[in-house]
Amino acid sequence: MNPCETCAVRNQAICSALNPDELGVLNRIGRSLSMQKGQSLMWEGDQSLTVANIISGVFKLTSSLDDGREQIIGIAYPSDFVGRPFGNTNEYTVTALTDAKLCAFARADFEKFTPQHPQMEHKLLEKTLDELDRARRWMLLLGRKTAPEKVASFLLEMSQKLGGNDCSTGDTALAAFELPFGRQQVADILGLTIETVSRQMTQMKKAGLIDLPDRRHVRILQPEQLEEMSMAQPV
Amino acid sequence: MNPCETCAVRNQAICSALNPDELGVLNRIGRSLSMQKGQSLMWEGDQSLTVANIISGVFKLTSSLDDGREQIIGIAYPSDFVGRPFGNTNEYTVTALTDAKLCAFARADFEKFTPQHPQMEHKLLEKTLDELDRARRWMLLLGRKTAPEKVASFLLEMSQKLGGNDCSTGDTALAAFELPFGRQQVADILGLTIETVSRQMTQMKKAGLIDLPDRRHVRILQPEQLEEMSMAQPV
DNA sequence: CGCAAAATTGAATAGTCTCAAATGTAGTGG
DNA sequence: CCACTACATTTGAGACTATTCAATTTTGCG
Repeated sequence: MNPCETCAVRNQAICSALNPDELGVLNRIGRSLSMQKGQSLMWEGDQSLTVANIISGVFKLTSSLDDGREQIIGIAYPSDFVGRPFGNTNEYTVTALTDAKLCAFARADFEKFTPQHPQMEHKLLEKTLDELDRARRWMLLLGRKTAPEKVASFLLEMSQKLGGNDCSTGDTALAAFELPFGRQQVADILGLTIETVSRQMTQMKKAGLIDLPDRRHVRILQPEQLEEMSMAQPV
Repeated sequence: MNPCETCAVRNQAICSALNPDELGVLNRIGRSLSMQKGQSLMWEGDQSLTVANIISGVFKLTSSLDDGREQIIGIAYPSDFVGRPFGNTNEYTVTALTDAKLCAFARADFEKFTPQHPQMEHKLLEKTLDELDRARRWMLLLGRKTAPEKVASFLLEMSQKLGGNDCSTGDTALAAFELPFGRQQVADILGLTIETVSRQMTQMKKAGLIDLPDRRHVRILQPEQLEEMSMAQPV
């Protein structure tokens, strides 16, 4: 049986554009890949040899300067596509933040498959356009927001991406979620130092905007005030 | 005669993937559009109704906060594609920095044309992937570089993009170019204030790294030292 | 329980911003 | 051609935010 049929991201990943027959062909050139927390799939500057769909786990995309300063320039979740098709070099490092599973392809194979399956390429285009919008929105944050605004924006984005509602109180939605990032990584996402992130978060806790049950968990108590603090655009 | 045949970006824009017949069809749904310096083609938050190829001129893509803080999140040159296909809203404002010419399409028409022309969609995908890489590289600059590093990086990028060599001296390549940006716009690209940009540039001039014949012109005198100052990755 | 790593807290510093003023530039009409 | 205006840029001084460096506390794990 084709393992794609039971794939957790069957309906979200770019392969959702394929019919069962096509999926069979794709499956023959792909291979399943398990990664451990902390492992890197590819490195900035390397030749682009592999592309992949994320089946489970969270990845960070990073770029760094010689002296070690690092910026997280993207976060990839299940059903996202990583790697650089149609280009020779990886412009960033891709690292697993949790244990993870991928569906990986040799770039050459992928690029041979793709021209015969324009619907899949279309899916990839849509995903890439979404990513571009997201990256550009983040540029506004990096270039123009203050530290409290950055942290508030980050927590809201995370709550939207990761947050199931915690309705234990029966109250209005209070998003609670587990961060897949340590403080240093949050700092690398926001273009701040770990100390500044820590200070902002404890201040928000003291102000009653959020709760921090432990260092990996966040609960948003005052979403409206957090929204206001984030300077989010009313879309 | 189909005006596409004499189009200045015929071989670089996404329509370069089309044969003359297909181009005729595309030409029928597109219309030529002239814009003046300062005019905006679309606004952040608006419905996405138009997409376009840039024929001539330079555009800025911007996003701003309520209080007026603005970030330039992209720059578009001739042969680039602007607008948001396959999505409902424009995530940013597109404004002409110079007088400009476009080849514009109603998004609906464009999206009807596209499925029958996967080679063109492929071109668009390649362009979008390039843009994404560029945006992410810029995120490293915005999040982690200092003011002098930012300005040096910017000047080098501009010299690469706009600079013909000025070989009047017969010497090694000294790139000279005209900035399509005022100082405030440079600040909006780099996530700095106009004053900081100004100070950095005069300092670089005093240090002999660059020359500033007038406020729109730059000549790079010491490319290696500028490179060093920019903390560019040795690719 | 004890250790190493992660996170927090504190104090001092540096870098960038803010506000204000001065200078330079391009364009206009006399 | 020049004076005048409006605007862009530069320069300066001071304030403030975020960083740096150092020390302490907390956390997770063997």
